[in-house]
Amino acid sequence: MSVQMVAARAHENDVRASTVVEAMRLFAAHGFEGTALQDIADAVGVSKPAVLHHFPSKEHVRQAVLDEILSHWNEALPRLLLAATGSGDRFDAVFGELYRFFSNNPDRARVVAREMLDRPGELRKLLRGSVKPWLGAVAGYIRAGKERGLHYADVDEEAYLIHILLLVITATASATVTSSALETDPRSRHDRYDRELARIARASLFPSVPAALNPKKAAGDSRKRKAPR
Amino acid sequence: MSVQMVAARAHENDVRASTVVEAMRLFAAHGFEGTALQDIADAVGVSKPAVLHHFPSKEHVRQAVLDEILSHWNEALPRLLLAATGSGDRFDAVFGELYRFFSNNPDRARVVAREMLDRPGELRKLLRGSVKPWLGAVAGYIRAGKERGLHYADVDEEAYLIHILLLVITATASATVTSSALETDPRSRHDRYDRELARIARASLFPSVPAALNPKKAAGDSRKRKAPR
DNA sequence: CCTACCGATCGGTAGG
DNA sequence: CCTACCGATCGGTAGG
Repeated sequence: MSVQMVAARAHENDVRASTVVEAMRLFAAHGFEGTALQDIADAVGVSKPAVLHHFPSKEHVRQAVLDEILSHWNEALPRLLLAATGSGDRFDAVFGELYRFFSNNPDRARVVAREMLDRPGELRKLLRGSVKPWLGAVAGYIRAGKERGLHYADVDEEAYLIHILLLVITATASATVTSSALETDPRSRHDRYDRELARIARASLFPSVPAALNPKKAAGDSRKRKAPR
Repeated sequence: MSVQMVAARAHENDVRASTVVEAMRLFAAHGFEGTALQDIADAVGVSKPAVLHHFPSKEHVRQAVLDEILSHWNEALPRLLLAATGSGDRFDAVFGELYRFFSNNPDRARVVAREMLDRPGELRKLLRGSVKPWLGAVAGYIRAGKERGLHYADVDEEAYLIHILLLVITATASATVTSSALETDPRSRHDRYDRELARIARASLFPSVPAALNPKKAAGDSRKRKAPR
């Protein structure tokens, strides 16, 4: 392979990779319909036909963006399942992995949220193949925890996980709206909503929040509760 | 006013009103960018210039759709606040009103969800003026309930309500995705996810779910819990 | 990978 | 002169 060929291959991969990066950013911000191929080409710094040289059509660019997200999800999957089996704060570990997956790159959440609205059927297939295994496994752990009396007996594991997943996606996708809608201090807003998000997920699963998982509050008197029966 | 004038006025209102109806449906399904003025005109059954006679621009159609949603929200507001002050199952009453507002017309949820993604800044202003008052009032009731020991002491009222609002919007907006993603029986799916949604909202607010609110399960032994301390 | 284009369709507006 | 529209077409841009 000549030096020129290697350089060309490297350049080709650069254009391809940065097209996916820029397209994800643009699709997240303006949607698929709201993004022109020219916008992507401009962001990458090449011509529109150059983009269409790497991807047969705009639809292929979309698929590459979704594949990129899916690939990172499958990469995070082992960590997610490992977190579920590990001892200790398993809930915080799993929720943390899930939350970080989207909050580390909110564009992922925005693209997925848009796909939910634009093409529910296509996203359904994608979820069946990629989210269902994770969901089934984690649901199994919740079911086991239920039998040990750790969780509410009336939790619908799959529905619970779907709702929490949706909540994490929506919260990270719309962080700018939710936070600045009411908050004036930019520093406090993020922690506030993140903490409440985790609290909702935890408190709707565990009848009693272990004090160890909630170091911010005093253990005993902070939570008043009626005795059962 | 002549018969002809009355007829013309009525027709004018018909076109205007049904334009808003059809535009909301199309914007919900395909987004603002994904909907052509011609699509709206076709759905109404008039020409494209006819639509532009009633609305100076496509942007005005969008604003009319948002105004329609906002108007129904303001119409539902008294019921929402009344539900919060009433005796008995106040939580179920408020949550029910909120849930019905979107589930009765899922296109409202989809349009709002799209606005969150497309124009977070504009939606922020809209929320400030229209959701904040409701939010402040209901947050006040939660604060009062906290002092009476009804709720978790570490609930962030505003953040909790925003997340629940987002969850209701997302769940109703993506009902087709969430339900059919895992479920095969089309009858069971809706109730399942709706029930779990309400359960999450309730259980993350009330340390102990009153048996009266959960008739599906036996009262005493269905929920095993550690004694606090 | 570029310039130079295509059939079509975009939002919006002309004269009648 | 008004209204509520029409058929045709405007300048630009879409994907290809």
